[in-house]
Amino acid sequence: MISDAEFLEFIHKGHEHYLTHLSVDCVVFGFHDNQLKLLLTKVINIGQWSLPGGFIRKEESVDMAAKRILRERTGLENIFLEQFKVFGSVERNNTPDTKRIVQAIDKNINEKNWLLQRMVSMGYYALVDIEKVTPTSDTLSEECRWWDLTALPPLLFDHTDIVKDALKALRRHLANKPIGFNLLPEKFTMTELRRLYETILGRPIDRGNFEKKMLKLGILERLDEVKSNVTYKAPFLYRFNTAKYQELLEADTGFGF
Amino acid sequence: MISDAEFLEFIHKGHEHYLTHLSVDCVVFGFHDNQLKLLLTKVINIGQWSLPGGFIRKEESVDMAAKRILRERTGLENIFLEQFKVFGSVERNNTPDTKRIVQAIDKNINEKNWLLQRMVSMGYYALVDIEKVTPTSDTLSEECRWWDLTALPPLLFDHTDIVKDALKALRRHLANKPIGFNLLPEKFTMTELRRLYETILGRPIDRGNFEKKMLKLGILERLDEVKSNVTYKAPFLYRFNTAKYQELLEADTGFGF
DNA sequence: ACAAAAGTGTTCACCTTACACCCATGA
DNA sequence: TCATGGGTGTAAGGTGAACACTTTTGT
Repeated sequence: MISDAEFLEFIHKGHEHYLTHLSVDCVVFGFHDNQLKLLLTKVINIGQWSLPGGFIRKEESVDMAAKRILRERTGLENIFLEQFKVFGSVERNNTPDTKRIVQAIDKNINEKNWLLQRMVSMGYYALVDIEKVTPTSDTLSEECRWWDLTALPPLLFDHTDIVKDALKALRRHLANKPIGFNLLPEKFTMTELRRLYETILGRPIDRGNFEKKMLKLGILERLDEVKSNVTYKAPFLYRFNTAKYQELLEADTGFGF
Repeated sequence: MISDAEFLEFIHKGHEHYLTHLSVDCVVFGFHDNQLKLLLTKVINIGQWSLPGGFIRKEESVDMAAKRILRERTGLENIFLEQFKVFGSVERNNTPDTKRIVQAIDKNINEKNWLLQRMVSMGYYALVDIEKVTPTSDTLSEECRWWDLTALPPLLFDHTDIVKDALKALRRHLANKPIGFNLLPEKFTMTELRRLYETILGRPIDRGNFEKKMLKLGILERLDEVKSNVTYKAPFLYRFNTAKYQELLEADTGFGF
């Protein structure tokens, strides 16, 4: 969270550094305990929860802005990030909340202030390893933490819709491209990978068939190690073969579940 | 094409009516003679060809803006239109062309003029029946006509890349959803539909297998009529069953070729 | 009769799906 | 030894690709 003086500067001079009418909202998925988590920030002055978001600096591309915003919230570089939809309805941020956020600092704020304008938002979604993330608040938020995807609080503006669309996009993506590289630790068991798929798709997947399919893709390397301290047969550990993974990401060959 | 006075008004007052830093570019595919065509507009003052595009009025959504722009260029309502990507690099419209377009009218134009700013463009693609279109120029163009997709002229800014990405998105879409509703006349033969698919995908498709697959989708109705005046066996005519077509569009079940 | 393209059927390879069987481990 | 989950195999059904055969029409 920033000081009042800094926030005033941001309100009144922000339009000199950022593109007006444009924002970026990030749907950040994390995976833990066989559950999908979502990273949310609590908006200052109104206490409403929202997607981590931000604006686009005049000297950075939209993709770079999304990466920066995510880096600032999570501490992570090289995040898997995908622009999935534009949210451009007229009324999406025309709510009392918009004014309340800035009026808490400056009651006489001009109606033409850039922060009170209509915002067209670029929706991005990201997949991260929850263990590697240090949730950090930003300029406009006083708290940043993980929420269970199945028990989200009411969200700012149309952010609930954005989350729904992001999940759809994620599932569509999962059916066509390998995913998991960013949500799991470096070494993992086949079951851990399968649980991830089951959680994202919301349905069980046959164990044997999943294993065969994943192995045939050729993006996994079986290690000599096995997971220890388990009360059952020790499973092999795998890791992604980054080179082949990239190949498959770029190819347009789908594989469906 | 508009008068100099109108253009001056647009240059100097446009930012009051349109969202700054935002534009819409439309990749309009048409189908004729087993070839994909692209609708292009010739930019005033510089003679460069470009995608039909425009800006977003403050009182319309981004989707509505795209529809309006397309309606103005083609005369068509209810066009199949899909937002496929955002083009947001810093330098994409930072070229001498940008200045030349406006300086032809006003040599002393302010560098901070909204038209000279960095533009983030929302890429849309559309599929239309070429017979129903009346290409019409707009504010910033002096000509509007169809081009053969395989022989495009050099295009403004990054528009060549936008076209490439649109074609990729179209092919991806074609593999997952029924398409054709908007590119063919109401009644068509199975071969006409197949030619459309072959043209978009850029490769031949087995006749028998295509027919079986399309019919199994259940979105086609075979009519009692046949095509006449052909020098071979008269083929059946089909039309789309709009209701089932919509169902399939909304379902997430893919069908791949 | 012939050329051309429609309409239809058959075969084969492959993939998905469901499910079964045995194995290794710690309690 | 038993419960638990890992590793692997197999049979059934479906799908796509390739291709062949017959039909219809105008010339």
